[in-house]
Amino acid sequence: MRWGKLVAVMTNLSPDSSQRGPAEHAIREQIVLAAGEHFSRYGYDKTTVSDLAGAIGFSKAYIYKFFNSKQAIAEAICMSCLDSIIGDIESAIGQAKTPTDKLRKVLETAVSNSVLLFFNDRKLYDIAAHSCGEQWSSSVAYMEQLSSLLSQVVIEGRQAGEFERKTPLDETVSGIMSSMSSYLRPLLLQHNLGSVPEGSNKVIALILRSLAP
Amino acid sequence: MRWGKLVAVMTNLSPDSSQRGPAEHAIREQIVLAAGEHFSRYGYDKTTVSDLAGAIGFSKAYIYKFFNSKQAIAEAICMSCLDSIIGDIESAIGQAKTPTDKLRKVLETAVSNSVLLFFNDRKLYDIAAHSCGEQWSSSVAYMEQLSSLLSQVVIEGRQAGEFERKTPLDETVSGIMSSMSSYLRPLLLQHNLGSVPEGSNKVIALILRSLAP
DNA sequence: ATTGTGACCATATTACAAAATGGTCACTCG
DNA sequence: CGAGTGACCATTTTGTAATATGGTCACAAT
Repeated sequence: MRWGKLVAVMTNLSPDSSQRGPAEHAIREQIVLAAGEHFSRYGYDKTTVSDLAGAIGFSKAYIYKFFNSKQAIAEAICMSCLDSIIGDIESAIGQAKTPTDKLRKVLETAVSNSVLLFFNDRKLYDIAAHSCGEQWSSSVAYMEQLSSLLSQVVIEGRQAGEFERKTPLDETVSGIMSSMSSYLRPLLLQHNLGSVPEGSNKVIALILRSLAP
Repeated sequence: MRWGKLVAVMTNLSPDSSQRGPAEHAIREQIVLAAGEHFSRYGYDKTTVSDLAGAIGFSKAYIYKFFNSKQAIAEAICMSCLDSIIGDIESAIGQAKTPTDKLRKVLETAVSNSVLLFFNDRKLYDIAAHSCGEQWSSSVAYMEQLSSLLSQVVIEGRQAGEFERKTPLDETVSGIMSSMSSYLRPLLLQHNLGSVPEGSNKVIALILRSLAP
């Protein structure tokens, strides 16, 4: 996870209930930047708001001019993490040729990216998992974006005659999401790491069979 | 969960590493019976081995003539819980007519039974979830039994011409297990209760589509 | 030999006071 | 008026000493 591009994501957020003060502001970016480093290194719990304030040379109270809560900061971090995964998935879609291949890539990329995050930035993964468990807007948005991407691919596949057309689109997509949930949702993936990629590939294969015309 | 039939299950266990002394013994049954009540009422952690000993009128040390550990007792309870679910599933298979129906019933019954256990015997559910997380033999056995039942149904469906025959049987079955895992494994189901039965039914429908000849 | 136990140990759990933390607000400074 | 903060409060978290628990074993009773 590179923290450079994180800031760019932040400033694009629609004003959330978790956000305060001016939407784009150098200080806001600094906060997120510092939080990214601290959360990643010491974890969410061991990082205090005062730490973050100190890191950017202001007092704790000033942080609260920009964020409603400590969790709101984590949510911003989390969203940027998940957005970065979405970015990867989009580029994977771009590279694949057939809809079948695209679908496979979407799911494989989502899973492998999450697993990667787990292993090489465990502390941030924990935040993502927590976010998923508490249904933060960040993880809800992630699932929606994923659904949306899947939807596009399925439509494309149907038009190309590669996928069956009887099942309602929504049902197809949400079926795919549900069947993959134990590999897609950070909170569940945690308990499933042992079965990646064998298990996840089997589910992907099953999904593709279910899409056969 | 009825604790009466639990004892019968216990005495049928193959001598496990978690079991000590005579395999069938009135005392062993009493221990399991008392443990069932205590664990269900107070939970695993709040029940001490001394409590169980006291409940049947013996000293703590005597318990360890029959079980290797406190966890071994929980495992026995857990296994009987899960066995009871397997029983329900088997009877559901008996009632359904077509393989398609049987498959649907197997999965629906497994899910609904777990959800029921969660809601009306939460403390025992927690033990099952823990068992799943720690890969106790009890929950491993449950998954294997479930796989085996699924396998039979799939074979039957293939012979009846209702299911496709190209995919290797093992892959079909393990694909089904993996895709349903977030609804089948107690540990994961916990975080998925909100999407039952909508989500689980969608996965089941997807699985059936994947089996179409 | 079988049934059963008290005493014992290392580890885990509890209880609770002290310290730290998330969060707010009146206030200062320029 | 906007940028920025110290002091403050309620709630958590932490440190730690006392207690309880899981588990063993030598031994007693029948």
